[in-house]
Amino acid sequence: MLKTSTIDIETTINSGQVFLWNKIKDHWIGIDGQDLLILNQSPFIARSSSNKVNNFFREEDNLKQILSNISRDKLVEKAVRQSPGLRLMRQDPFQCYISFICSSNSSIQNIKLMLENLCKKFGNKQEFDGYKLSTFPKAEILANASMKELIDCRLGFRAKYVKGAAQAVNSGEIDFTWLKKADYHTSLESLKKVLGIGNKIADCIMLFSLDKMESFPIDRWTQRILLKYYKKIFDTVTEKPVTEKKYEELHENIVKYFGPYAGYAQQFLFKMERDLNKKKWL
DNA sequence: TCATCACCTGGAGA
DNA sequence: ATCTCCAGGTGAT
Repeated sequence: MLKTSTIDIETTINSGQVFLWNKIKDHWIGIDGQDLLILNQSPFIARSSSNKVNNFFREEDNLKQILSNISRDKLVEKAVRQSPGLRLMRQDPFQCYISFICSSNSSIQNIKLMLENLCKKFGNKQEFDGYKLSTFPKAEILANASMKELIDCRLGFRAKYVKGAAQAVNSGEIDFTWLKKADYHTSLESLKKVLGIGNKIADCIMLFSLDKMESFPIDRWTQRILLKYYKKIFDTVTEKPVTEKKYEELHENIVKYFGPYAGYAQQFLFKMERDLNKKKWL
């Protein structure tokens, strides 16, 4: 048995990685692809409706080594001290992919709403532990959904991206098993061919579902963090939007500085800065 | 390669 | 009430 008790479920869920989770009394229930998951903090219990908890919290990572590695940076060290139980989750790739396409120019609350609508309309109803929830829709279903149905889910301009992205998966053009094995840059280029996916969204998908731990999503918050605390180290960052070219050279320097587990560093820093600004989570 | 701009929608603040 | 602005970006020009 792993030392899972060091995982802080609430902190982890409320760190912007996942959207389809709800707290009911003292435990959390969430949707991960075709599975429903129930998590309880103490005693620590993680159960899946499919009876396989797919190392959802990346239990096989050598956390001690990773944390000590990224904590060479003093601010990361502080962020880790602040949320020692924060973990990266390994999500269902298709759900993660659609989720972050929906995240474009939207808020966490709104993203959650869109995804819940998709589940209700296109998912399969499932009962687990007395809870009735719809799973996340399969690629084939979304690929064949009508634009009206997608618009009705309040996706807005993202509706066409979601449909196209689902079609890419359904046709085999995007193959998550293959992307998991591919290296960071191959995977990145492949994902960016899908309309609606740029560097930031690709990084989120790769970090949260494709085991690319050097992914370091740079969004408004991360940019703010780099500008506020790392102006000296990453001197190309300004308050202006990060262009594609800048994003890529910035990423290279970030990996040089934070190391191959830069994604972990990003997650702790992101959590710290959002909490500091009292931003709402789920 | 870079700078602008539009984009669905819902919620917060003026 | 009504308006404006913004929210974990991206694509088209």
